[in-house]
Amino acid sequence: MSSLVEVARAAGVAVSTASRVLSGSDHPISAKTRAKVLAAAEELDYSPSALARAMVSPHSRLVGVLVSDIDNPYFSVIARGVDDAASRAGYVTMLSNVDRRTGTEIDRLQAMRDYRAAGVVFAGSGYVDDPRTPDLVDAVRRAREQGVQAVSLAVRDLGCPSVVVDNRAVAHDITDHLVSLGHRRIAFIEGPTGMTVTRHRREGFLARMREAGLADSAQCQPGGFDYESGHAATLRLLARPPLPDAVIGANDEVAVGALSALRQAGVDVPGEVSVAGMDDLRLAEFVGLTTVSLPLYEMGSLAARHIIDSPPVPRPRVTTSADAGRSSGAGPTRRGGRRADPPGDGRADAPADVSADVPATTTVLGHRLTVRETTARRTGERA
Amino acid sequence: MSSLVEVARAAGVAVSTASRVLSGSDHPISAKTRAKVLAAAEELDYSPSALARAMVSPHSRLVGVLVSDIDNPYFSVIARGVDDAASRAGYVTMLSNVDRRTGTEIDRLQAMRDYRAAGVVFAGSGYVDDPRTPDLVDAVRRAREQGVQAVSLAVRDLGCPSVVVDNRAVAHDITDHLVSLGHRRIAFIEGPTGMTVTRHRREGFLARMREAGLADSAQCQPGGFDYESGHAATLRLLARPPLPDAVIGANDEVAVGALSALRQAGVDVPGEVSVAGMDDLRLAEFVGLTTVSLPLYEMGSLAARHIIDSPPVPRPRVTTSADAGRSSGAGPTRRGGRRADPPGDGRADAPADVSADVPATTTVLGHRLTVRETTARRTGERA
DNA sequence: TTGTACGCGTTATCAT
DNA sequence: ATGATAACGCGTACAA
Repeated sequence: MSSLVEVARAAGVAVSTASRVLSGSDHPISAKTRAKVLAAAEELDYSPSALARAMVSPHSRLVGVLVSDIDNPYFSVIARGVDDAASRAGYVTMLSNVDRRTGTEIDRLQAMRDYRAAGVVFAGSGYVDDPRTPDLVDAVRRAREQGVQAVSLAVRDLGCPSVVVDNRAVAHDITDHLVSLGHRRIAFIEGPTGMTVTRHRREGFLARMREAGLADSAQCQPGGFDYESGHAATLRLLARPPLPDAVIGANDEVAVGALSALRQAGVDVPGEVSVAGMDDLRLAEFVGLTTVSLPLYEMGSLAARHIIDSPPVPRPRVTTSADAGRSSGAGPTRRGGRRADPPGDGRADAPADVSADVPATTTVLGHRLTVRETTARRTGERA
Repeated sequence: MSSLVEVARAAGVAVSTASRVLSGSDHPISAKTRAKVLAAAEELDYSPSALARAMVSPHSRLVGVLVSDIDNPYFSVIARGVDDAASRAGYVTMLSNVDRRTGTEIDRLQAMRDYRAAGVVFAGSGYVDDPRTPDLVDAVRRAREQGVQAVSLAVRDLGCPSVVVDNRAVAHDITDHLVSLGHRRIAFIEGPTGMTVTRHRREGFLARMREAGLADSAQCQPGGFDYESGHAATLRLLARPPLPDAVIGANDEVAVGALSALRQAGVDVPGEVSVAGMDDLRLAEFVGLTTVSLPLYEMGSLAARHIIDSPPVPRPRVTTSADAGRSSGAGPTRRGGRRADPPGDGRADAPADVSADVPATTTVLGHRLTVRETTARRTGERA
């Protein structure tokens, strides 16, 4: 190791000079001095402390991403998008798995806040009527007041910007495709109970079925987001004939679970029954699944770029000399001290929330149908 | 936000007192004072700066993990293991994708070192005869000298401890299984050219074939680690009959690619040809693939725990007043100073490399065969 | 039990 | 073009 002072000493210059050279400042430096500093840094294996750097700036060059489970391809693609954008900008990505627990989300957000992250990306969907949502919203608000940005990748109303897809439309479109293939009796295997995305996708499915006058032949099965859920739900379908013309999984993995269950039961897919999913993860390609492609990678990178490109709220530094030190009452107290409650709104001169008052923007990214005929084909009886 | 001084001021105590309360010190504190401080902290939404904390300790509570691509289930499981262990211990995980590029590995290691990470986990395999390996080894050495631990999850000789599986044995075992099933002509689709793991797995395959006196009917196809590679390699196999009795993929995804190609070509699997893989990722379960289970999650968590549990090399703090400042030569040198040079070792008093001289330990974790008869069965002609 | 003061490594500000 | 120094927020010897 070795610090700036050691490098400066070895180079025979002042720390400020060494700093200017090594931090790529645009301050003019003589070529000779620059060379000396560079040489000394090399010699001493100087490694700038990002910690110390972050202490004198509004925030660190760390971006966090909160996923339900990184070992779920839906989230790993997002994480990849975040990290690519972060790395490109010289940032480092922090990752935390929260297992869909709001409490854990709050904890991990706090941990990242402790590191003065530039921002945190919330990758997962929330639950409808989650009792802890207010706590999370509060945690997000406080983080933002401190200069830690937040971006949600799901429709969640966290009081922060969001980059999302229209999950109703996603489900609507895949349903539309199956209907256009001539399928009438369509079963929908839902996602995890209570999740917002589950609700949206079901609504999209039902909406399209209604529009097609097929409300009566629409069938929703409780499910989940994993293979086992899809498999189990399909077994239930198999146990109560007649079979539907098509099965839609709440996501690709569920669809694959359905596919397996059907084929294991000797059902011809796509001959007798069509199967389709949503998300278009790699898995979908492997099994030739008709699905809907989501811009997950882009959502991640876009969120990260939003965080990185946001001009940091410059935290006012204390004005040097004079009354700096011990003016116990007047000086620094101004920050959080006089919190003159404005009527109604709880955050009058709350520090550093320049953007907290503008309505959180929502960016909706597009999706597209991806047809792979291995699992979904035109129905025989109705061309 | 709000800092310790502000909390202390609000509570009417000294910063040290506030610190003792808020940082969970065992220093005795009167109940009343403690309560006051806690209340003030709550009121001011105090968030301890992990940055400042890390500055006064030997390292931060950040652990890094370097993966080739987080959107590859092999690595995402590892990352999950790392993060679980890290989170449990109050650490935060840093993640970087390096796309199998040694240069990028060096860069990202450096970035994590800048944050004074407690340690960095190298999840990916290296290349045989990689010209940049010496640079990486050097970077690892310097990081370790600074107190940033390193752990490799592949046989790589980075000069750091490693937690690995025996990939020769892995390939040997899956080959053994197919041989015991009666298969004679077995094709092996290799991993990416030049990777160490690729070599090891091929060696394991060939070794078992030799032992079985089947060296002549062993067939190696160039491949990769992804679906497309497996698919393409299998198309080549199909183009040059006769077909082998069985196909082994260098990993599960390759095996699934092979499986698809075979079935698309009308070949009955496992009737005519058996297919097997290695790793046992979720995918293998979906398609019912016979494979070898690897303790990837455990490797990740074990590596993280190794880092976290390692006693930090206590960086000697300067002894207050007196000669503190400018004793350019004597002072800090004491750190690694009296290290009784082992003869032949060229780095006498390199600072803080207490463990650099003990031979890097290698922990080999076990694996086990996982049989799923959907893709591999006893050959018809030879029971 | 509590308070005082210093240092961690960096950047920014203010001289020179 | 370069140097000196005050912050940033924290933990911790040391003093009281």
